[in-house]
Amino acid sequence: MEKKYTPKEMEPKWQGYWENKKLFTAKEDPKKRKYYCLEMFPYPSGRIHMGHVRNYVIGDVIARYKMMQGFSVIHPMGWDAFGMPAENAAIEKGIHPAKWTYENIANMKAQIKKLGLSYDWNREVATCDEDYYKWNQWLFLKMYEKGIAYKKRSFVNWCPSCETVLANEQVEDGSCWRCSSIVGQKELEQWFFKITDYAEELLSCTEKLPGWPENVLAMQRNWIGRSTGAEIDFKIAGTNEKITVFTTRQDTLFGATFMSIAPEHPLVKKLIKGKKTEKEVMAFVERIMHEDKIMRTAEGMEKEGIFTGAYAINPMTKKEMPIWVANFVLMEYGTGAVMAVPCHDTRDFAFAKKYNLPIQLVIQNPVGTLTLDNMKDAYVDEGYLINSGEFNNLKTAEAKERIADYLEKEGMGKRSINYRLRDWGISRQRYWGTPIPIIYCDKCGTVTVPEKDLPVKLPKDVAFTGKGASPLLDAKGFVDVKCPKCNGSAKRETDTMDTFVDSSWYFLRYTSAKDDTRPFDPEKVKYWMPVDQYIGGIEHAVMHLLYSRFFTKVIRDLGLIKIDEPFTNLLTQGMVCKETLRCPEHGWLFPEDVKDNRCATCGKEVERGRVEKMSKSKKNVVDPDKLIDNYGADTVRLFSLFAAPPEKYLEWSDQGVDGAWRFLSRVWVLVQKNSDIIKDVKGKIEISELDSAERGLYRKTHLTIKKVTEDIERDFHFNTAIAAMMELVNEISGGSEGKVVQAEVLKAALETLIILLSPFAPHISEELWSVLGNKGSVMDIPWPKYNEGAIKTEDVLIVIQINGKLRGKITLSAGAAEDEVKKGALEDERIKELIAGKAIRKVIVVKDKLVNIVV
RNA sequence: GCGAGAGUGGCGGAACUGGCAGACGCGCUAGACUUAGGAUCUAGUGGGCAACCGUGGGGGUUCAACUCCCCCCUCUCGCACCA
Repeated sequence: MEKKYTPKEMEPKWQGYWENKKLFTAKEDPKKRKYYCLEMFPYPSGRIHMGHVRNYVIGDVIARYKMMQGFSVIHPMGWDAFGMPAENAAIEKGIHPAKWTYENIANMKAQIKKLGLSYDWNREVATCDEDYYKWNQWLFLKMYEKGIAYKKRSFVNWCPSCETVLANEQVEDGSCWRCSSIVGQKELEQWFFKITDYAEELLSCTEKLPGWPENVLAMQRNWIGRSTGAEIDFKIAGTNEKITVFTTRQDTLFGATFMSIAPEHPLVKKLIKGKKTEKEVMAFVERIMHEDKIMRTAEGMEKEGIFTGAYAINPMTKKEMPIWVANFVLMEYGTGAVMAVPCHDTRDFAFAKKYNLPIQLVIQNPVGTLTLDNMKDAYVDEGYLINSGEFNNLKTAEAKERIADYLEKEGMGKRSINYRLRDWGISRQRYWGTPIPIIYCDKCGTVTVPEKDLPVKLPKDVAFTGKGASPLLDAKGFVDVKCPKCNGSAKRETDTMDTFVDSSWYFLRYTSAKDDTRPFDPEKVKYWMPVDQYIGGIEHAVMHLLYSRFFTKVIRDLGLIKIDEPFTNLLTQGMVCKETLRCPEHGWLFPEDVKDNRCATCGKEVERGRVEKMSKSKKNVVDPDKLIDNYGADTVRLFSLFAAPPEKYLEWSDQGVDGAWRFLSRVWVLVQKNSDIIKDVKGKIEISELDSAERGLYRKTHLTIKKVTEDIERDFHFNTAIAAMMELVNEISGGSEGKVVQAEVLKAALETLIILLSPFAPHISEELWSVLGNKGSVMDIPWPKYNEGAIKTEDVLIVIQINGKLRGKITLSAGAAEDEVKKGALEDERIKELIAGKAIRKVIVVKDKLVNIVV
């Protein structure tokens, strides 16, 4: 009697086996090619969800596949452990963030381990460990020395609920990316990283990342937002002052009829000083500045402005241009001042119409039909210049160059490049993060903490009230400190670092996670980096990936590493989604609250909603832990990989999970049933001695090797790879019925199946490998290569088409000559009938594939 | 508006450089076994009685188009008063 398939027993057994044998310990082996497989490390929220499972299972198949191919693989895991939820837990439940975080890590680690993933846990890092964040501080000091870390007073995005600063990247549709509160503005003294120094390289290197998905590169380019144009100086009438504007359309300079400046622009106060308009303008400026910036810059917002009473001079036309303060002009972009060309800019056009400002046509369309009277909106496309003096008749592109030349020659302006990217504000008014290693001394000013004093440790004893600013402000033993320079009394910086700092270099730390003398060992980094395959969610397309690229370049410029880019290949896995269920009265429902398509509470008919991203609030989540308990890790893994290719959305289906279970059970039974026959078979296979059934199965075996290997290589299309293995199983179980197949052929088929399956469903594969009498791990077996000779067939099926439509099939020997194929097709009975009485115009033969008869 | 991606059976998805559309799985139908269980096994399953018709719609290139070109529609994601 065969043993039953009981994943619950065998999975922990094999996990223990792998651990004891240290199968996944990464070693720097100079004789082997290395492979760095990395999944984005999780925030330790307490429990894993299906998104994590999908992410890690994809990574695990890749890592195991590469191991079997003989690569020296590093496959680490860790914890992005600083962050707000820990602090919120402290406020709400009175649990210390450290306790909460480390307990969550322990829980999640246990959950992750049940999946049977091939991690080298010796390299585990938690960013909240002192020996990790020490190196955040060390890197900060290096960046401070280089002028990359600096402090400035600025308006920052402020989340009133989190009571902290947010980077632009962390504001989504005007709301906090974590808590969704409306983000406001606040002027604060803040620490920044000069990521803008790297804007050009971050942008140009996107061309050198062919292993990244196009949409992620597009999002990064979009975010960096390079635009080329010119800075132009405008004299202010009756003063020695000037206003500098940035424009991408210097070709329209002759059409600039007024000036729009941001309410925050420092010149505003000077311009209106002593003028009649002063009070009125200041009232307007005050009002706009108090308006929410998000509202102010929202689409369709009414354009508003007020005349300052001052004029600038157009350097080309010498005409006076009234200077207006306008709500839509942003101080953060360009110079905070815009030369308004109403005729050729949509916003300026609307503004000019509203306030009755002059409009001047300077770009004519290629067909020459534009007149001021027939224009209902600005003409923003290219054309040729008119009303532009010596530049008339030049086309837009050339005019831009010629006018830029002219401005530079006359000293009125210069070519300029502007970026949308802003410097990265890293100060957070929070406790649970890396303390910024800076001390403020009354005598010496801003002083860095000496390297020997690192890490600046987070004090344990602080009160979490949830009110006011950072808890660190009240931690006396932390704040009060001696100045490292003069030994006088001084105060520590109480801001902590944005947690994106932690995750910007963790992939380097993994290479030498235990090194306590430096952030990483350059020799180890040299061996392992860059990451060959990075896998994670699309939600990190801009922030995390951009910051990591930035850090890599900074660390390179510090002379510590040699690479330019951290991640050679990036796979952004799709979200895990599920159907939603909704009762008209009781809202979202769990599947178990539905009986016969009706709400279990009120009996109303349930609406089957859209398939949406799994979320607790919509009650369409599935718990990985329960699934593993029911089906085992291998079934969960297999379904996650089979339901969709990794980059696409995965729609969760409970029946689909059953299907995965059924497949594994069939494999189990198949091997058990045949184990006695093939266990001790040692013979070699001679293709020429096989009968047709054996030949067929042997061929299918090798076709499966080919297909599975190619599907993995072709962007990790695991779904089709699994389909191929299912075909092989169908062939073995169906094909062998009634026909006795030589034991050697059957053995080759089953062993190949187990080896190919092992990266996908490793536990059952190990178990079955041993059932067949093999010693050791199936992971030690080299990934099989297919045999060209086994795949070749003597006979091929040739498709016969008439006028491109399928009309018949014939079997011929492979490699048949064109004439032979033609003859065979034309002699086919059905074909004869169909072409009877018609003239054959042409016959096309594709070797070993098809014949197309054109009549 | 700009950028990226997608649209194929009842469903998830296959079809790699143009060459048998619908692999594989789910679901469904019929049957078998059974201590009548949401288990397992076998067969069938795009539409149409049929000739034939079928990959969002319309044109084109080609002996041949899901695949290449042009136009349009729909959906998803990202960005958006960026000068």
